[in-house]
Amino acid sequence: MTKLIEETLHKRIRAAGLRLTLPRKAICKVLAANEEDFLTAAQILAGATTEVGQIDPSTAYRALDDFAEIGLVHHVNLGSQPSKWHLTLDHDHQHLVCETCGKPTLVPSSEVTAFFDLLKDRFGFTVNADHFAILGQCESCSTAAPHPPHRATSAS
Amino acid sequence: MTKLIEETLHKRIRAAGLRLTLPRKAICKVLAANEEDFLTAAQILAGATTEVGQIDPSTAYRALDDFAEIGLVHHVNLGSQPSKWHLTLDHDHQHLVCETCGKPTLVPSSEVTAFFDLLKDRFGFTVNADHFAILGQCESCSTAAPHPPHRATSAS
DNA sequence: ATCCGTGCAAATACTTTGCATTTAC
DNA sequence: GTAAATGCAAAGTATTTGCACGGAT
Repeated sequence: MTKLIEETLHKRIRAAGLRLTLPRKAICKVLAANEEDFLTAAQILAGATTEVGQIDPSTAYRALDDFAEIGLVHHVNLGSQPSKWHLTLDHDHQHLVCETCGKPTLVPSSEVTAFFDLLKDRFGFTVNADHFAILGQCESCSTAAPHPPHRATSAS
Repeated sequence: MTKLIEETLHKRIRAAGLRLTLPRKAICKVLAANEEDFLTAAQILAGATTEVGQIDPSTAYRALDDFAEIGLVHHVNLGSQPSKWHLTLDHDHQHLVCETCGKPTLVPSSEVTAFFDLLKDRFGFTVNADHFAILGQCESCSTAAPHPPHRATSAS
């Protein structure tokens, strides 16, 4: 069903008045195939290059920026240097990103709205859920590693 | 009382077996004077340069890395390209960072522990509170700007 | 006296930009 | 046919590294 996602992306690109080129199709394919993941520009570029021939980095960056502008993807900075991109088709969950293995744990939005509401009511702060990702250790990594890279409880 | 903070930093640097040099003192001064803020390496460098004479960027980066290693500061990536640093002496609050004005809103840790516990219990995910910062709009910016740069409610 | 920290210069990683050519529409 | 997208090359920004000298302990 990643094929279905691709179709949706294609339609939204066309609907936004953007042109559906070969590099863009390849990028859509990579994004659709990694629906739940946060991918670096390098990963997306590598995947897209495998699909069709050579694609220039600048083309990938420009396409991803365009996609972000029409709300297809979000561009987020998690601890690491290279920023990451991920699809936004699924609007019903938030991400907890593991600092060890990089995998996102999905949390239904219903679980976090109470917390966001609290921040709004008590501190007047409106959370930008699009840029929301919490870093830490996922279940398997925290049981596997007795000494996580960073302490996990204290505040800053 | 930023003087007191400086003293504390100096002691912790010495206690960790690091040497207390002029550039490091200057950096401590800047950090202490901006206790609550998230500063870029460039801001810290500029401030430190004002204190004492010219300091090399590599020196600042190395000092900040050393400070992070002994737990004096945290190195975080918020949406923007240049990453930021902030003091960790105060361990009793979390940060909500405004994407418009950059100012952090401080939230007592007691307000968030329930949420962190929920993530742990329901999803087995241990939050790294050191790298915890939520992006959004602070109270004054959200009232001032009718159209915030990003939508603020939906999830991703 | 020792060895850690510094400055300098060069290198690297990631991303952006200008411009001529190509291509989707 | 026309405007938008691409590829290339070059520049830009943020950060890191190697090495010889200088200064803190």
